[in-house]
Amino acid sequence: MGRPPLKDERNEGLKKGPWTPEEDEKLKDYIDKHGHGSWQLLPRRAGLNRCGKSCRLRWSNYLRPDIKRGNFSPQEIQTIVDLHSSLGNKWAMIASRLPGRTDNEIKNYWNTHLRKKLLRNGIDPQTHQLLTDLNFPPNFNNFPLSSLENLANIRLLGNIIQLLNSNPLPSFSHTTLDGILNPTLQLPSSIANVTFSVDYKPVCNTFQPPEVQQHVTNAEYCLPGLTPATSEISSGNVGHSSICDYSLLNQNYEEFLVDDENNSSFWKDILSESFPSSSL
DNA sequence: AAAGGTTTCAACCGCGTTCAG
DNA sequence: CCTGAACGCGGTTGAAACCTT
Repeated sequence: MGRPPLKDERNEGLKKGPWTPEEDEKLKDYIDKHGHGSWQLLPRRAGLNRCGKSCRLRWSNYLRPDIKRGNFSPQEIQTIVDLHSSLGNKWAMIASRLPGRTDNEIKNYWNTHLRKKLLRNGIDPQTHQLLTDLNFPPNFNNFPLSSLENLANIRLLGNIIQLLNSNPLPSFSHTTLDGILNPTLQLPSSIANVTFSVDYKPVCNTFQPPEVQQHVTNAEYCLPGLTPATSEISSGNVGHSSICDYSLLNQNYEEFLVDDENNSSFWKDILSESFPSSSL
């Protein structure tokens, strides 16, 4: 039992669905000449068989002359992610900071592109924190969980996901299961000889990329604390432990957002070599 | 070439807020 | 202050476009 529909929401006998070019022309002509005024009265005055709400939406999302068309620029993408991390799903507020972009457009772009990119890179799109969820990536479900060792294995892979999101990417000296269980990562020359410990305890609250510690040789580098997925991904109840600081996590974050295809193929190679029996 | 599946995005729906009477 | 109408926003839907097999 909800609120009974208001006058504007009843829309008896009014047209719905996609707008025709003729309707667009009528709406545009009317607003050009008279301004929109009351949206409620506009359709009748403009000769449109639509509700005021539909006219307002069509104007603000499509017909408005200052609307910017085309792909989002890397700067715009960066702005959206930054604002979303602090504002959440406040699409209208985010849109107000991106001239020419509508809240609907940003919302759609987020849901169809950015959200998926963040997930693929191990970042929870709602909290903007790193994920530890055992279901991430989803194919982890296919790993044979015959022992706690295997479970620990998966946790380690989760850590490695985070590591791979750092820049520059380290390369593996072992890609076998044994190498994963007893990992020594071969790092770029700039940070060579830094050994990554397999320590699941959240030691540092802020992720410090290897570059920060490159003056330390043969030192244990502790991976950051991890965060579980949000409820849409997991119903687990593990406390959050670290905020994902994009500027530290990936100095070339812009590039990371725009194109992560190389990253994913890199992963396929690693996982198929490490778990040849699993159906990845 | 075609069928089925997936993705995209314009448009709708419903709720909370604002405002005029 | 109260009420109801209009507005604005975020979530959701579904048709069309695109992709895969």
